[in-house]
Amino acid sequence: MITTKGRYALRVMMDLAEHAAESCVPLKEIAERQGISKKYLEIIVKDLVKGGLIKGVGGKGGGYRLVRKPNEYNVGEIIELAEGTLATVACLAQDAEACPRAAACKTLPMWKEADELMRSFYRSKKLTDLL
Amino acid sequence: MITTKGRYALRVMMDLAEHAAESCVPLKEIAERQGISKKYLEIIVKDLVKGGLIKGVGGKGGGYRLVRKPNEYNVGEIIELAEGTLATVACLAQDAEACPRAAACKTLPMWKEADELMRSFYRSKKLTDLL
DNA sequence: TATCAACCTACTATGTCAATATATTTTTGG
DNA sequence: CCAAAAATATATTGACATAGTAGGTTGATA
Repeated sequence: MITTKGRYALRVMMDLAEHAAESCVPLKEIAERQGISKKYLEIIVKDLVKGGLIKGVGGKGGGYRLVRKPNEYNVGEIIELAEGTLATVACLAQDAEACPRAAACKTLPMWKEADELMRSFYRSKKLTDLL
Repeated sequence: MITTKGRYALRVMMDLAEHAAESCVPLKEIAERQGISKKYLEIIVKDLVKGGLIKGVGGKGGGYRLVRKPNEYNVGEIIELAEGTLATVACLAQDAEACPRAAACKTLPMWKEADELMRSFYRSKKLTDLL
């Protein structure tokens, strides 16, 4: 299930996209507009910066801004970054240790299929499709 | 993410399907074959009984058995029952309280779309497809 | 009726989620 | 230059979920 981290990350990105005209949007404004704790958003936004999706500018008049054009983001990369993974089962997560049952596992192909289905679904959705 | 509950439930159902010839399969055998703690399986199997997918027969020579033919089960109903829900986001779970943002939520249609995609995917998979 | 197996209740460690609190660094407008 | 503003970093917390374990009771059947 997609948690608040992924959902809030998406809302932050949408907010930034809607205010892409301004060069910088301070987190305080986003938090107020979206009705989400600024402190909690700091954690989420940090991941977005680290993942290279947005840039943070400190100081007076600073804030965050997108590094690409709004229509050049897809939903998949945003929630995958915020959630860490969007794998259907633990053994398909990026950092998963190899499952000893993998070779004989009758269900693994189905999980892979489901994963591919979801991944391509979210990748096909552009950020601007949501605005 | 689908947890051990859902995954183990599926393996129990597959095991029962493979041994559908026997009238009853004791949980002890399933636990040994699948390499899963019998005690933990009891919890999972209880839900499957309560949900009407299998039947438990007590006493000597007892065990569990399917109530339908193996090819009449789909994967979706099994993991949905074991997991409680397979909703993509909390607000789309069966027992979710109404979200006040629902009317204005820009992302809700996408989550609903994703939910429908997953649900129909898992419903289209029959238990016997996995054997 | 003795046995086997389902069924029931309670408990526990570990981890994740969803934040909050406080302190520090960095940047830039005046 | 300096001070306000904003990002960034670290630590902690309560609540809940996950993944089991332990032990006892009921009930069917060979």
